[in-house]
Order: sequence, then structure tokens, then C-alpha cells
Amino acid sequence: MSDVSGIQHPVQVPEKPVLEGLEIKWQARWEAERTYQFDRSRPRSDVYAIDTPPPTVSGSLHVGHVFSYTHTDLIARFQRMRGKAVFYPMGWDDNGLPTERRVQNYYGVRCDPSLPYDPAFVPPEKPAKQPLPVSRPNFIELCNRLTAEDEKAFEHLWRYLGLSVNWGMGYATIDRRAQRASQLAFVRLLKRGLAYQLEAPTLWDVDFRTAVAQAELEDREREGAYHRVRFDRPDGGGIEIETTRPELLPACVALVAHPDDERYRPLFGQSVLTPLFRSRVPVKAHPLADPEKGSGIAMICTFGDVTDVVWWRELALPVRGVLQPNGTLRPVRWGETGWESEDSAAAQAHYDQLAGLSVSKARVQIVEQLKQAGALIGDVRPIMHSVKFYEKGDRPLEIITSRQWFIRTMEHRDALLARGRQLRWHPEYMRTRYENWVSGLAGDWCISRQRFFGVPFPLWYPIGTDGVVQFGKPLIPDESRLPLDPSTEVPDGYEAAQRDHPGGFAADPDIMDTWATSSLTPQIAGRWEEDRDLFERLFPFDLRPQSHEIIRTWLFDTVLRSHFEHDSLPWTDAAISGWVLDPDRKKMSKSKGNVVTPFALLEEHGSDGVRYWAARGGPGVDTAFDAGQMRVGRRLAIKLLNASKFILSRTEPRGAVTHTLDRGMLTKLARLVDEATADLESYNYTRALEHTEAFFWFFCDNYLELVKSRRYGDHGEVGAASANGALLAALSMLLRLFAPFLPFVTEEVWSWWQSGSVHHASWPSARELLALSNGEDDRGVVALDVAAMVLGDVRKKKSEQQRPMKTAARRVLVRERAERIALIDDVRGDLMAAGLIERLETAPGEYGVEVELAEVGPGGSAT
RNA sequence: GGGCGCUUGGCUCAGCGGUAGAGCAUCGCCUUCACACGGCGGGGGUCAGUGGUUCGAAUCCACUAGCGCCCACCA
Repeated sequence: MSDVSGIQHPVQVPEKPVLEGLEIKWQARWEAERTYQFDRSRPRSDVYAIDTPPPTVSGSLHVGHVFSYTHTDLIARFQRMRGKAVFYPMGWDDNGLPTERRVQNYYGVRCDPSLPYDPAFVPPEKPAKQPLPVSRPNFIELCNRLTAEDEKAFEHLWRYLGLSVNWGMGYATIDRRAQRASQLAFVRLLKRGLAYQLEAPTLWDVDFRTAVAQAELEDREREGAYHRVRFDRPDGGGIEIETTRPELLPACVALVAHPDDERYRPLFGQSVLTPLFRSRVPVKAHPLADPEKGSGIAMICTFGDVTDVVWWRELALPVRGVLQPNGTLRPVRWGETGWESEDSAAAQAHYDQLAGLSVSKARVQIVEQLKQAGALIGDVRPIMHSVKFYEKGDRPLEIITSRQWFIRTMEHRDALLARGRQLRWHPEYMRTRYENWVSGLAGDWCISRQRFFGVPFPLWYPIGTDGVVQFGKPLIPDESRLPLDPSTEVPDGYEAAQRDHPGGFAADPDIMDTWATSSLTPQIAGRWEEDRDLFERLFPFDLRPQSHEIIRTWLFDTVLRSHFEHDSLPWTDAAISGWVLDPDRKKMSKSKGNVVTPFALLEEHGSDGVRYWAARGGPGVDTAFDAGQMRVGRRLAIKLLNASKFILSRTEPRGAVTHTLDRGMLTKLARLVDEATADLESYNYTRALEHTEAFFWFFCDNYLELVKSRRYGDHGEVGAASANGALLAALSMLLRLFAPFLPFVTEEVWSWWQSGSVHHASWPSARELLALSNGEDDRGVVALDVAAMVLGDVRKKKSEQQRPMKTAARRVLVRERAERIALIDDVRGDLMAAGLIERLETAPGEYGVEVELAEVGPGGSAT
């Protein structure tokens, strides 16, 4: 390697080097010179492919993004310097609900799919109080418009932070390529029977009016209340149940108790009458019923919670659904099939007071009715209990029967667990989260959503001559037609005029869950089925970086899709980053109002300073937001400028590294290189930085001071040549070791004396150093350490005596073990110069230093 | 209820079987010719608790407590 100590052009060091402006200067240069462009001509074995997380484009990036994206960039830069062609695209997740919501608020509009497209539509200057209804195509235009603006702002921040992304290789989860991949992958699953549709109870958000998946649930503690309600037994007796959802009483289809519960065993197989509605419902036995809860017997409604669904399915009960998609109780005609009652007129009268009410209002109403009927026993007892919410929703989820699309997961659980074991996790223990999730899967993955801004299902259904839509016979387009929107395009063999007419066709009205697209990021970024040559150079990818809370969604879903489509893992390694915590140890998030604007941070501490802080947060470790660490990083970058300026201030004479001290320093550095390389290979970037930094400060505080006088020629030509050779070699190495962490300052210093970018320089190897110093020098290592120790003790003496460091030491006596005394003689000149030692004596013994300082001169100043 | 992780000086963390470490903060000294956006040096911890394994434990094992996260069928 010619660049170990070679100078590639006349050295140009600024008079007073500063960090200010380096971000602007170098990001422009990197863009102009396409420094980080992906070389797609390289074979798979030379490629390092990263499945970058596409950030959600629904507002602004926060410091947590800066944190975790820096981690990925460290790895990308390391791999690039190791000679890999690094595939590092940036996607944007602009598909889905967050964007819809943001567009609604930003422009003050609401999507009304029944309206026709208005090509002349212009959004209001300021959002109106009443949302303006717009057509679906107009709404989608606004989504695209707003996300484009956000994406520009995001790219600006990433460039300023110094992410070495392949700009131009990106994608957006709503763009044509993502739509095609989503639809293509779905159609293939459908043809293989791995996707299916089903009319079934589904978790439903009544505000968003859409189905949601198990992975999008979260529990929240809410106030609720137990209501003790009396059912009548045919023999005239009563039976009391407790419920938190009395409004679902009309939807009650059975009571259930534990099979071993002696209290209720005699009732199994009999039936009882619901209060108010006088419906006859059976009493059933099921092991999930908990004798300890409430009265030990529960009512089963269709559907109050997921346990109801289990009971309904396993006990083969009928459906008596009362909730409609908007969260109100629907009109019901009592006496019809499925709605039998002993007294239909009374049931109807009771129910009519509930129909049309929201769940919460219906609850208040029915409690009143139960009281009047004498069926409510005792007082209502308030409790706190956890309730399932859609993670983005504000009202509890309901369970509503509807037709939805699913991808099979349950019957592939074992294979998916095996995939999880095949994957290399960083840190290793994150694998457990995946295993917990896969083992706990409760149902297949519901991928359909009743929303607007997303990837449509590319399907139509024939309409019978009777006008009934035949959902069981989907019309699947040829793959060559994808992507398509079935609401505007027409299935083969039909005319546009036949849309929504008997004998014609109907489009599938739904869009896909956003994860149904995000789970294909390797395929989308890698241009699967579009650019076969590229895809084969990338897939399976090397790295999926992501945070731990979306292991159950993004990571799992991606593994699933790849397992089905490619019978492979999507990547070999997953690096899981932690969260950024505020000083109260809470996750930083917008809703808590504790988010720091990332751009202001970068401007205040410098991108290198912020990256340093991020790099100190190890893989998977939640890390406190700490401006102090950013200042430390900034100080390190400044030190690098100044130490480099010093080293480059004199480059001649320059020659073979022969001096013990220099050989010792290079040997230490060679050992550091081996360590740091191994650490980075195993994604332990934090340790690599820590060790590099520790070496660098030792190097500045001790080696530079020890070598200073000799490199100026005070001890002859040969010694100076050795010093300068070693200094330049060390600088080259250190710049390259720091380059992934501090890309701006290292590039700046590199440019003072080297050609090309440090980010394409080869990653340092111990071998190139040892070639220069003619092999390892263990003696030199010890000599350097001893010299540093003695120098430290001399300084300590001066400090203790409150004397300036420039105070001379008349006499220094070093006691040291006999075999080390010879080493001291090897570095005697350097040590005496650095410590301003006038007479250096040695004596055998346990290590110890005696220092005799010069007198304080006249007037108190030291001489 | 199950699982995972964490608990080390005032703060943020490293160490993970061999006599307690770093940075920040603090205190003292020094305007030293690369660096005052600085340098040098000092003080400060019975490594959450209890028990065990070991010649030896912050480091391994068990239990306990606190914090965080994930999961769970939450009448």
C-alpha cells in the first residue's frame, strides 16, 4: 500500500483548521463525485447489500432516527472501505394511514370515494374548520404532493448527517415499483393458496373504519365496570353473570363456564333466557372459562373480545352481530331467523332504544333498561382493565365480521421459527422476541384495509345476473398488467360499462396493509422481477438494520414473504438498534413533547459530534440523549484536526522506521487495527470506536510529546526520518480507522495530503503497518509504555508542586526491573526532551520515580 | 401471568473468572512553540441485595428487589 506513509500531493494545511462548514463542503463533493455510488457490475461476493428501513414520511425525523441510521452508516462505510460494493438505498414509507392523517390535517380535506375526480382542484390556502370532501384520486394527489416535500427535507438531513446512501437507488412504498412488487407477490401467494379471503370476525377500528392486524394492537389500561346481570332459568330460577360490556347483551349467543365447575355443571346442555330480549341461549362448558373471574360464568357475545371469538369458533355458535363498521348498533328485526325471542315485541321495543347509538351511549342506555327490568344486580363496580387498541387509534377495537384477505402464517410457524434460528441477530438475545412472537401467533395475517392511500388489491369479482358479487371467484389479472388499479382498469373479457352491473364485474374495494408492502423492501429495492441481473447480485441481502419494537411486524413479515417467494431468508444478519431515551429514561417521542430537532443538533455539535454520540450506543442498547457526548465527539474531531496539522507540519526527512519508540507505537497501532476490524465485523462498532479513541488520546498525550524533539532533528537525521515515517503512517491509519465514525473531519484531513476520498481508501491492516516497521516490536511496546509512565510521573510532580510544565527537572531517578532498564536507555533521548529532564538516572528495583525540579527563579517564575 | 434486558463513582457507560475502568461533572495547576473549541494532574465506587460454585466473582449459578421492553384468552 503506497499510501501508508506516502504523500500524494503537496501538503496543504489550513493556518487554523476548523470543523465549521465541513458538512456543506464535503456533502457537495461526495455528491458531485458520486463517492457512494453502487457499482452494479460487481459479483454477489463483492457486494454488501443493506435493506435500509424506509422512514415514515409523515412529518419530521427525530433524534432517534439520527441515532439508528448512523449505526447503519458506520457498517456501510466499514464495508465499503473493505472493498465491498455497498448497496445502501434509502426508501420512503409514504404509504398508509400516517400519510392520510397528515394530509387530512395539513390541507383540511377528507376523502370521499363517491366524488368524481376534479382535475382543477386546488387545496385551500389554509385548512378550513370543516374538512373539505375530495375525491379519492384528488386525495391521492395531495398525498403524493405532501410526501414529495417531506422526502426532500429528509434527504437534506441525511446528507448533512453524512449517510453514505446510494441516492437515486431509492424507492417509496407508494411508488409504481412498490405497487408492482406488492401486487405481484400477492397474486403469486393467491395462486399458491397461501393467501385467501374469508368472511370472519376481524379486529376493527371504528374511527378509521378498517380492519387491523394482530401486530398493530396494543393494550391500554382503561376504566371499565363490572355489571352483574341476571339471566332467567326455565325452571324459574336465575343465574348471574358479570360483564364489562352490557351493551352487547342483544348479541349474546351462549353462556359458558368451566367444565369442572360444580356450580354450573348441572346447567350444561340447558338453556337460559337473556334479560330484556328474552332470547334462549345455551349454557356451554369450555376450559377457557375461569371459575375465579366474576361469577365464574360468562356470556358469549358476537363479539365482545377475542375470547368470544375462540368460544364462538370452538363451540360452533351462531353469529348475532349488532355492531356496524362505524361503531354504532345496527337496526335489527327481532323475530327473524337468528334473532328469535320469546317475546319479539318486547325485545324490539328494548332494542329500538339502542339501535343507532354508539357503544358507549348504548351502554348507558342498556344499564338504565336493565335496572328498570330488575335484571341488574347490585351496583356497577368500576375497575381498571386493559383493552385492545389499534396502535394509532383512539377508541377501543371492536370485532366485526367482514370479508378480508389473509396470508397464511399459522401452519408455517415451525418453518418460520427455523428461519429465525438461521438468521444472525445482533445482539443475539433479540432472537427471543421473534420466537415469542411467532410462537404466540393467534391467527393468519389480515392484510386488507378499508382505506384509500395504499396499494389496491389487483382483483375484480364477477357479478351474477342476480346482482350478487361472487367473491369466491376472483378475476386475477395477468402478471404483465401489474401494477393496476381495479377501480379504473377493467378485467380481461369485460367492458368498462359492465362495472358494477349484473352480469358484469366489481373491483375489490380494499387496499393492502402497509406492512404487506414494507415486507417486500428487499424485493422492491432490489428490483425483483424487473432487473434480474441486479437482483441476483443483491439477494439475499446482507443486513437488515431496524429497531426492536417492529420485530413482530417488519422483520417477521419480511422473513415470511421471503420464505414463501424465495424459500430463503431475506438477509443473513439483522442488527437491532435501541431507542433514544430522554433523561427520564422514557422513550423519546413526539407525543411526549421531548423531541429535539435533529437539524439544530447537527448544527450545534457538528455531524461528526452527533455521530460520535450515536456510535457510543451499542447494538440493541437503549441510549440516553446526551449532548455532553456530542461535545466529546466534537472535541475529538477538533483534536484530529490539530494533531494532523502538527504531524503534517514537517514531513522531511522521512525514512525507515527504526527507532524503538516508533516501532513500539506502530506495533500497538497494528494490534488496535486487528481488534477494531474484528469488532466491526461482528457489528460491535461501539467497541471499535472506544479502542481507537483510547489509542488516539494516548498517541497525542504521550507519543507525540515524546517524539516531538526528535522529529525536529534534535537527535540526528536517522531518528528524525524514523519519527516522520512513523507519524505519517500512524496518521494514515488513524484517519481510516475513524473514517466510518467521523466522515467529515477525516475526509478533510485526508484531502490535505492524499488524493481521492478516505472513504474509498482501503481499510487498514496490521500487515501494512508491520511491513513498515519491519515486524512487531514487543520491546518497543514496553519501552513506549514505560516512557509514557515516567513522563506522567514527571508531569505529576510538576503538577503537585504547582509548577508550570515547562519547568526543567534537574534530576530524575527511575527505578525499574533490571530487564526494563535497557529499554529506558533506548528511548532516553525522547524521554529527556519531553520531560525537560536534565539528568536521567536509572536503578534496579520496583518501579518508582524520584523527581528533582529546578529552583523557582527570581520573581517566582520557574526556569 | 410468561419471557427478555438492565441495575458498576454525582451523570452516561465499558469491563463479564485473577488486586475496580473511561468520558462528562468536580477540584487543583498550567496562556508549553499542533490544539484555551486547549493541556497536565488529583479526589471520588464494600460493582442492587442474599445465598452458592471456585484457590479467587462486578464477572458463573440460584433466589429477591427495582427499572425498562416484548408477549399473553383482558368475561
